[in-house]
This record gives sequence, C-alpha cells and structure tokens, in this order.
Amino acid sequence: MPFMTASTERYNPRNVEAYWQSVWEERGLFRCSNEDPRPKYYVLEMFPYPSGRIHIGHTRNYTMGDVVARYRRARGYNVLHPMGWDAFGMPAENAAMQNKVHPKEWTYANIATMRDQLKLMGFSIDWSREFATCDVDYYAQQQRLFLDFREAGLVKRKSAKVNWDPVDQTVLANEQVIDGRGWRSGAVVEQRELTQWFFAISDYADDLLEELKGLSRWPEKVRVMQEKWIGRSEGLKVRFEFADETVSGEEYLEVFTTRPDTLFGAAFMALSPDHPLAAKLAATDEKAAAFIAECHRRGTSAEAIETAEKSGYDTGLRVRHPFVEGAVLPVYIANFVLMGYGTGAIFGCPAHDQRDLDFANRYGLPVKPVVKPEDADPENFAVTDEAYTGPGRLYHSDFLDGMTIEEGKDEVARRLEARTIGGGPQAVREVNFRLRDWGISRQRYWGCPIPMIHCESCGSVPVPVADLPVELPDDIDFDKPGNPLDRHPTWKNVDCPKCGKPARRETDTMDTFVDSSWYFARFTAPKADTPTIPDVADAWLPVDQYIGGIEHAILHLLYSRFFVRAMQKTGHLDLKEPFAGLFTQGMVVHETYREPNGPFLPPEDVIVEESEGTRRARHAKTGAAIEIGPIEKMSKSKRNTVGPEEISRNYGADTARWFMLSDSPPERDVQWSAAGVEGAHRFVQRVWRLVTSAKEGLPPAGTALPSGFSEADEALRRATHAAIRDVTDAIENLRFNRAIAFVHDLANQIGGHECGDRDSGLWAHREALEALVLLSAPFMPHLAEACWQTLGHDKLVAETAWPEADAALLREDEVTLPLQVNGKKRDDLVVARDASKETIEAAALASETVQRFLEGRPARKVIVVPGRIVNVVG
RNA sequence: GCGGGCGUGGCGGAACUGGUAGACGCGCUGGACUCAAAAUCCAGUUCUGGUGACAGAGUGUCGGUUCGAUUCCGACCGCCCGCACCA
Repeated sequence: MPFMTASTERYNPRNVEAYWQSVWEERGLFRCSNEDPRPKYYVLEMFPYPSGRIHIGHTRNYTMGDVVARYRRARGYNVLHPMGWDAFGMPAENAAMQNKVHPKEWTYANIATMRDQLKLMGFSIDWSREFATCDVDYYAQQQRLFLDFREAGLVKRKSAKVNWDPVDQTVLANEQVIDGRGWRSGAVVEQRELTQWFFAISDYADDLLEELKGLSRWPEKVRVMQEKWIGRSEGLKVRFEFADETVSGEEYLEVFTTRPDTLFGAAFMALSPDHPLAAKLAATDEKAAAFIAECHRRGTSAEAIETAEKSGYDTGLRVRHPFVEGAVLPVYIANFVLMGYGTGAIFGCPAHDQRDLDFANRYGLPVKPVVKPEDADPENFAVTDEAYTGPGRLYHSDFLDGMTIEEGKDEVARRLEARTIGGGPQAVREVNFRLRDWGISRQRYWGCPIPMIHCESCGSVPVPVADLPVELPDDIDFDKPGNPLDRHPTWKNVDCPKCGKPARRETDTMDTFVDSSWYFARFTAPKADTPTIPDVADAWLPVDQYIGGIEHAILHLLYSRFFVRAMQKTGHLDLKEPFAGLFTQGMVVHETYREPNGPFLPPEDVIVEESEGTRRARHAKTGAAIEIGPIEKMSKSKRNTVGPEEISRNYGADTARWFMLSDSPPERDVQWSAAGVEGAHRFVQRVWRLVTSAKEGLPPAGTALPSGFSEADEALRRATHAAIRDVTDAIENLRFNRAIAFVHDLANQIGGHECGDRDSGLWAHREALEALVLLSAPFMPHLAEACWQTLGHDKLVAETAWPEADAALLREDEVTLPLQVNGKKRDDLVVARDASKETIEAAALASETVQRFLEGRPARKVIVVPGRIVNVVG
C-alpha cells in the first residue's frame, strides 16, 4: 500500500492523508441516507461565500463541526453534515465590472477552487448534497417560497423610506447599515422613498422574542442581542386635543409613551421632523421648513448623533393637558424624535427622561418632578441636570398621588381609554417593536429574481408557479452603474399572466440574506422539486449543532428564525426554531508583517527569529529587516493568511486541525504561529511513534482480557478509562481544547508505561493505544486511520464505535484527600473510598502533620467533605 | 450613556455545584543519546527566602461572607464586545 512506512520512519502526512481521503470517498462513508433508522444528528457550519480562495482561518469552524460529526457518527448517530455555497452577492458583480468576467463564471470557478481546498482538510462532509444558492434549482424553489409567502400574506409591497447605498446603488436593510454606512461599501447611506417588497417579519415580533427563552443551547449573548434588536416596549398611545385651529384642521396629536404615569410632569410636545404635520406646517412656515431641512442635513451616523445637541422649533401650536383644566403645552418640532418609532411624536416630561430634560433646559421649559424615590423628602427632591428614572411614588399628580409607577400607568390608561377624542378613545394600550419589516428588494443582477410582473391594468401579478423559474439572463453588461436587469433589452418584457397585455418583470432581486435563511432546510432534500419534502425536513430539523461567527448574531439568525415560521405557515415544514444548538467560534488571528513603510508581506516570505527574548523578522529572500505588526484576523488585505495547500504540503491537515483547536477555547480567537504548528506536528509524530514502536510485541487486536495486571498496568488502565470519560465529556460540551489536553495526558501515560513482556502489560498497553487513536480520531482522522491499521484492524476508524469507559476502573478503592489545617493544605490523607466521616476525622487528628501545625492547640472543629477535603481548625 | 463578558506563571490557557490554584501545551534551563547537529528521551520551571527538608506570599485593586474564595457579595481600576436620541 502506498502509504505504509517502515516503523522507524517519520509519519508522512502528504501521502497518507490523500490515501485515506480516497478510501473514505470510495466507501461513501459520509454520505447519509434519509431512510437510515438510527437517531439523527444534524451538524452544520455556516456555509461560506465563494470569495476566491479559502485560508486556514476559514477552516476552524468546519474543523469544529467535523469533530462533532465524526464523534456523533462513532456514537451511532445518522449524521447529516453537508456543505454548500452562499453564492449570490455583490463581489461577483464587482469582479464583473473590474475584470470583465461574468458573475456566474467567476462564482463557479471560485467554488471549484474552494471545494478542492476544503477537501484537503479531510472533513467528513456529505458532498452529494452540495449546492450553491445561485444554482437555478435552488433559487427556483426560493421563488416558489416567495409566492407561497405572498399567498399567505407574508409579503408586502409598500413605499418606504429606505437606506440607499450610493456606491453599491442599492437599498440596504437597517441591519446592513452600520454607523450610518453601508455594511459592504462603507459609503454614507442616504434616505430615499422607494416602493419595495417586504417580508412581514414584524408579524412574528412577539413570537420571535418569546421563543428566545427556549433556546437554552444558544449563547446568552446572542439571545440578548436579538432581544434588544426586536425591542419590545409596552405603552400607551394618547391623543392630545389641539387648543386652537391647526393649518390642516387636525383635531388632535397622537403620541406614544411608555410612561403615562408622568403625564402631570409634561412640559411640551415634540414632533419628528419627518412627521406629516411637520411637513404641512413647513408648507406655510418658512422657519419650520428651514429647521426641518437643517435636521435632514445632519447625518444619522453614530458620531453625528452623539455630538448633536437637542434642538427644536416652536410651531406655535398648543395642545390641552388631558387632566389639568386650562393647561396647554407647546408643540415643537424636535431633532431627536424619530418618525420610525411609535407615532413619530412624543410628550416631553423633563424630570423623568434625560433627553426631554436636555431639551427643556435648553428652551427654558419647566421641570416638574412627579415621581420621587420612596424615602425622598417632597420639599427638597429636585431634578436639575439628571432625570430621575428610578422607582418611586407619584406626587404633584392630583389623583395619582401616592401611587406606584405601575399603578399610575394603569390609572391613566383606564381614565383616558374611557374618554373620546376625534371619534375614538383618547388612549389605547399598545405594544411597539423596534423590529421593522424586512425589505428584501435589491437593485442588483446577481441575486434571486423576485417572481412578480407589473401590469398597467392588473397591478403586481405573481408569476404562475408553472412558469418558474424566472431565470437570470446570461447576456448582460456591466458597463454602467445600477441594475443590468433593468436595462436589459428584452428580459423584462413579458405578457401579464392575468390579462395577457404587455407588462414588465420586477427587475429587483432578493437580498442575499434570503438565500441563507432556508439553506439548512434544503440540505435535507437538496434535489427535491419542491422547496422541501416536509416529512424529511421535519425528521432532520432542527439543526442539532450550528456553528458560525458571532457577526451573524442578528441578521442571519433572526431571518432564519422568521423563515421557518413562514415555511411552517405555508406547509413546507413543521417546526419553529431552526437551530437547537448554536455555537459562535473565535477567529484565527496571525501576526502581520510589512516592510518599513512598505506593503504587507505574506508569512511565507518572512523569517522570524528570537534571541534574548526579542523577536525579529527578516525577508526570506532579501534578508531585509521586516516590521512585525499587530496580530489581526487573517485576511487577504493584511496578507497574513496561510493556505490549506501549504499546510497540507508541509505538515498535513491533521496538524492544522489539531493546532486550531488546541490551547485556545473554541469561542476565543486562536493565534496562528509557526511555533504552535510545529508543536502540534510534534504531537502527530509522537502518536505515530507510540503506535509503531509498540506494535511488535502487542497481542493481536481483539485478544480477551487477561488477568494478573501489575500495579503499573492497573494505573495505565485507569488512566485510559479516565481519558475516555474526560475526552467524551469535553467533546459533548464543545470544549475541544480540554479534550486535546486529556489526549495529551493519555499519551504521556502511555509513554511512561513499561509493558515488559507480560501478557497483561502488553494488553493494557494495546488498550491504551487504541483509546488514544480513537479519542484523537475526530481531530486527526487521517493519522488515526493509519495508526488503526498499523494496530492490525481491518475496519476503519471511521466505521468504529466510540470507546466506552469502564466504570469499575474509575471507581478507586482508596482516595487521597487533601488535608488542610486552618484552610491551608498541609498534607494528603489516604483513606478507603467508603470510609465514614468519623474514621476520616480520627485519621486526620492522628496525623503527624496536623499535630505539628496545631502546635499543641486542641482541634476546635474538623470539616470532612467526603471525597473532597478534610480541614482541621484549631 | 445602557447592556454583556473578561482580568490566573515568560506565553496560550486549566480548575465540575465554594474544597489540593497553575492540568495540558508553548517557551526556557539542565542532562542523556551523538564525532557533531537535528530529532528523541529524562528532569526542572508561579514568586521570595533556604544547599536542603521546608517556610512565607500569590488568581487586576480594596473590603466582606465562610472552617475554606480564582469561584459568592460590595466598591474601584483596566481591557474586549454589542447597542445607542426607540419616548
């Protein structure tokens, strides 16, 4: 066989890894069947965008997923571990514009390259289920989902103020705007009014929030982020009657408040500059118009908001206070009121809201506290610079005096609900959400076409299911900015499916986040001619363990949660939550290198040396001094990447896999370094040596348990079974760095074991080696196969069951308890496992060490925690 | 500003529900093997004092609870992440 090496030789991963990969492939070991009766386990890593080439940093989460997949397979599960490509999106169009290459060609070429790269890593992926979201087969089903969602009332077409990215020339979702800039282009986003397609994610706001509580295997951090994003707030919508005629004849002004209890502290009303009434006022009031224009000029970026002072314009309008006879409140237009939340208007209570206080202080409005802390003196309690938002009792508030905040809210709501203004109740209890509907229209070519047709007489008409898919045309040009579909000569011309008259296709395509919102469901039946096969999807889902970056904590994960709800409503599957377990992994970081004031250099061009504690770098070819820069996330732009090819060539994939999961906990970043890789590689060689150097005298595989184990043999057997227990536990909890530490430990025990030529010693040695191989197999699958074969097995490790720890060996007859005197460890105390408290106490008091440290004092107290510790207090 | 997390040797990091602080790895030091080197193996490696047995100190700082605190509580310092005029 090509991979066999004589036992004296070093392990040669280059040949061995390719060999075992081909064996796995030939036997189809990782192809999984939907008919398999064993319990299912679905492990999935967030699929990659095919950007060009993969570097080792991309492969860490796939390695984690692969460890889980291989472990679960060994535990007897039917494991689904698929891979695909999130293949639509802007970079393909950018490449088209820059390099005159078609987005489709560019994308599929990248996929081919990256697939080969991934295969070098030896992941146990079911490649037969692979697809790309830009495959017509996939996006055709996505169009089907769109039509079904529309049928179910989950798609809306509405005119909305949207975030317009002037560089990418497209609309962005709120989630895609970061600090006022496009998440991809970095350009300052403008506000534009456009008619767009929306998914009604806000219909599920309450449910999406509520069900977060049940996601116990999600990181707390992600749940909190989603909770904040959904942003539920309970309050009251209140109508304030105008005290005099308004320009346009409104009877009342409606505001939303979460603090109706502070109504007696109200000092003013404030409208958003985008409020319809503000616009009407501006038509006749030049100063109002100027103020609104000024507000719009101010950016919406984080810096702009932070530095912006509260400012307002007094419209001259007045409203009546609902409870104070004769009192009126001025109506301002204010720069800090958002149109997008509540009604776009508020009442200001300066004493109990910091923003309102800042505003009131600037314009000399009265600050009247109406809530005071329980123990505050009503005479002296005052609010000047800091609003009081804590708990307390109401005062200065007429019929609310003495009530708690909650009682006050309820009382105000009760009274106002009973009154009528403008043909409706003066107040309505309302729940508001920060979460907006999901605008999915993108003015782009490389995305899933929205299957709708616009007809002059029939309006927006869905493409009949029989006419799907609406395929992207191949003959397009990228000479001008904007959407090539929109200026394509023929593609958009189509007859109306309803009336047959000439009509035009929707030329917008879907946000690429739609593509990734259901791919996990498609993997369960990737070739089906419906989006899913519901029974199959329900059998596989939810994903048992999902692994990916924290950067998707909101966008992708929230959209996917919405999608399964929508797919449930439309009968494509029947579950609520797509991902039962979520793990967010840390990144791979690497030092950066650059020539003094020059460009970044890739690691392979740099030689790093260390002498007397300082590290220096020089150019591998020229010898010139190189600056060692900060440690950063591996990225093309910093050129601090390492490719799977180099690793595979020099050390093998197993070394890389082992290294990436050693040392650093998986949720934290790991620093890639040459020294670290060397260290991991030494361990690979060490395992190989332990196996090859021992195998001559070992009993054949499967020899029955002998008797007559020596003390050392027993110790090794205990270590073996402790390792099985500990590694298993660590992998179950995704604590890969600990699992690796336990494997190291077992290797150390094996290295120190003298087996002599006793049958029992050799048997214990074999047992330990086999455990070492099986326990390290999920991490280093190629090495494990080579070792397993060397140990004389016919079956592959990939077909072998996970080892079981023998409980009898883990139960020790004697236990060593730390012996403390006054809380400080002084000695060890060896007692029988089932020794009574009294026996242990007596033994402790009899101990010389205890006597010495008590220095003649009597023991006042002896604390015995069985199996844990003994503490003598004196 | 609000919310969350973290702070342990030269370094990455362990320590289950309050019970031996520093597992495991990297690095370093010494030794063995070798003509020599690499590789490998063995020993040591928190700090201070001591040849040594050993003793004292020690988990960001200060305090508290406890027989006992890296772990729980309070205050503070530092770092990281998320959100941010959401009424």
